[in-house]
Amino acid sequence: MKDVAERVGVSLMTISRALRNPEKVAPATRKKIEEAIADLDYVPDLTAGTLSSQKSGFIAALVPLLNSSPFADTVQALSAHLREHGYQLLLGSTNYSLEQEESLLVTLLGRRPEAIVLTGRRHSDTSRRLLKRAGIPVVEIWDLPPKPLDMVVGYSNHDSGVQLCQRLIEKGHRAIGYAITSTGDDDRGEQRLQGHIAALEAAGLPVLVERVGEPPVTMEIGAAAFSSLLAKSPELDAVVCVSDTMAVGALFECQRRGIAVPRQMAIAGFGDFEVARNLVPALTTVRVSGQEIGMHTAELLVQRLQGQSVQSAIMDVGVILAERETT
Amino acid sequence: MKDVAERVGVSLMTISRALRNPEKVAPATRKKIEEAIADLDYVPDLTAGTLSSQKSGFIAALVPLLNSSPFADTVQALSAHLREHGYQLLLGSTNYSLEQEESLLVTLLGRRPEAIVLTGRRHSDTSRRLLKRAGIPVVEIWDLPPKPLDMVVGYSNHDSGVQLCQRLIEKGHRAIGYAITSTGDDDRGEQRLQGHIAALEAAGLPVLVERVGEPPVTMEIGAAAFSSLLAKSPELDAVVCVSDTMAVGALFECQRRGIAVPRQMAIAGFGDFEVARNLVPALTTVRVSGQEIGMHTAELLVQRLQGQSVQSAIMDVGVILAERETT
DNA sequence: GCGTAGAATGTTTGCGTTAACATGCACAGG
DNA sequence: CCTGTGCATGTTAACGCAAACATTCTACGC
Repeated sequence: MKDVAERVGVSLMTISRALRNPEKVAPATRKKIEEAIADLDYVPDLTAGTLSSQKSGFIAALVPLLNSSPFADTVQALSAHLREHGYQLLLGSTNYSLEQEESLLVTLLGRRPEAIVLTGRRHSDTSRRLLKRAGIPVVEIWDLPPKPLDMVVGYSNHDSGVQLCQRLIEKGHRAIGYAITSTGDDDRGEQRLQGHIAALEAAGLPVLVERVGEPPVTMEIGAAAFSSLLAKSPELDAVVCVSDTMAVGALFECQRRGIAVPRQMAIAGFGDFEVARNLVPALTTVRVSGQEIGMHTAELLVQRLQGQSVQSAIMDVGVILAERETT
Repeated sequence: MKDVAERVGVSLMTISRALRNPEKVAPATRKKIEEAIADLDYVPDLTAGTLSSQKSGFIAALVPLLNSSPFADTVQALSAHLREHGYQLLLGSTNYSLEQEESLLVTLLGRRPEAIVLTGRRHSDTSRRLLKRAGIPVVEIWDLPPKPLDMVVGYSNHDSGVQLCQRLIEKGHRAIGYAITSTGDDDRGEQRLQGHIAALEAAGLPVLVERVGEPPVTMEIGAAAFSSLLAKSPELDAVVCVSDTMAVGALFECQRRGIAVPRQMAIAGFGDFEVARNLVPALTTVRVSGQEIGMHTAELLVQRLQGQSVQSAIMDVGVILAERETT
């Protein structure tokens, strides 16, 4: 910055102003500064700016995994929208572990983000304390926490489980299995299962649950869980999977075994991943838009950071039951 | 930090040391400091540390998209491995645009990363200049640039195109189509196509290329491109897609049309995404491990940043032809 | 021609930490 | 008992920039 200032023949402060409040600098000066910056390939040091202005321009986000489509969609949308407003996303993946969430949180808070985005409702006590102490806006996404930390952009996992199961019951299914992995610290899938069970019990139907493997889910786990379910309950006429990934695995297993879908077996998933609507037969699933969650989260944060008090700090993006050919 | 120091009754420097070089602080003092830190929920300001030590602990990475499985796998692996060594990943997505790459690069360089990871071989002149001026290690991934900026972890897209096509020719296919989107600034797919064409021409076979849509690829684009190819060349007996996503779309289109795969039509993709090996019939594809690329990149960077001169700065991770049931 | 408002630019200081150097203190060896 | 050595801790300055306040310049009215 000093090089630029000397070259143009002005003080450091004028350079700083030309970058941050261009309208406060005379057009002629501004032009010379811009040329000098381009000539010298000067890249302002945002770290120093952060320290001085006490604004980092960072927003931190913690997701279970980066390479799983629903969260990746959210991250992509969040990143793009925040960038438009001059914020940069600082990412961390927790591998579905509260312990890792906490440790990442410390690292991320060290960068002094201006807001934090967390996935899910469960957080360690230390995490909660650190967040409170940081005194920055927090958004919990992909769920509707009963006792939110601050803002929320999500949907009810429990209700989506109820909704899907009820629809299958309406369609006449009586032996509806549920395929899920063991659930660790992330209880979003567990809640869908609880909703599912509640619907079954309300209808007086048997609860058939199969737990195979652990997160992250794979198609192979889906195929294996389906096979187990069928072995234990030959009367099975429908299977709901905790995620589309597992449902796709189950569907492929049916195809390998020559089980006709949906004639002999109905299959439903969760998430409405790209493959769901393309599959033959197309997969019935519960649609949640990860992109939408990311977009709304960005909007809420930008509003809050610009000092506007946010009207509704709890945003339920809802889910849509996408009934397709597998049921 | 001052609060902690006062509470323990030592100077700021001792706190700083306890955090960065614990072995330089007497065990008794260290213990008191740790307690005070925990009590006060003190989170060191890494921004200030960066400014003072001139080490940010950041490594920046630019990928075309965050929510596309091959890059997401790389990012996940990169992030995890770097974290183990105390580095944090700073991400940007370029949407396959060199212009966006350049603009992101400026933002990211402003955070003074200690190294930069770029996807592909093409970069604007300004980008190249900025990188040179930044004077930090650079890794280009997912390709083998003819004139690398610095280090490389990738594979030859051209050769993978040749390899796959040759295998199809060996198996007796004579009307082999290629489905691809329009390619913008990212020419990795284009190179696979060039390899494919080279193999066809060497064998004296016709070149059947269909371009539909633009990145990012979708299954729908795959289905549409396949349909066009078939309409233009009814004799088509095999189709290679620029990505597994399109290949899956093409396979589903065959299933909808009642075209038997592989009996009437062979299909091959690129990437070996999770769905490829699970599909019925399982998809023939070219396996590239995004995870491996991320891991090796992290290793190279850590070595370089720790001052070890890196032996081979060009790492070809190669590809594996995964022949499965669709061919 | 003078005063004055407002625009343009400059000066000083501090953001929270660490590098580099300085000091103090205990203890071993003569 | 003194000196030297090494460990533990302290002091000072600097990192690159922006906030706050200060100064200078310009243009315009009377």
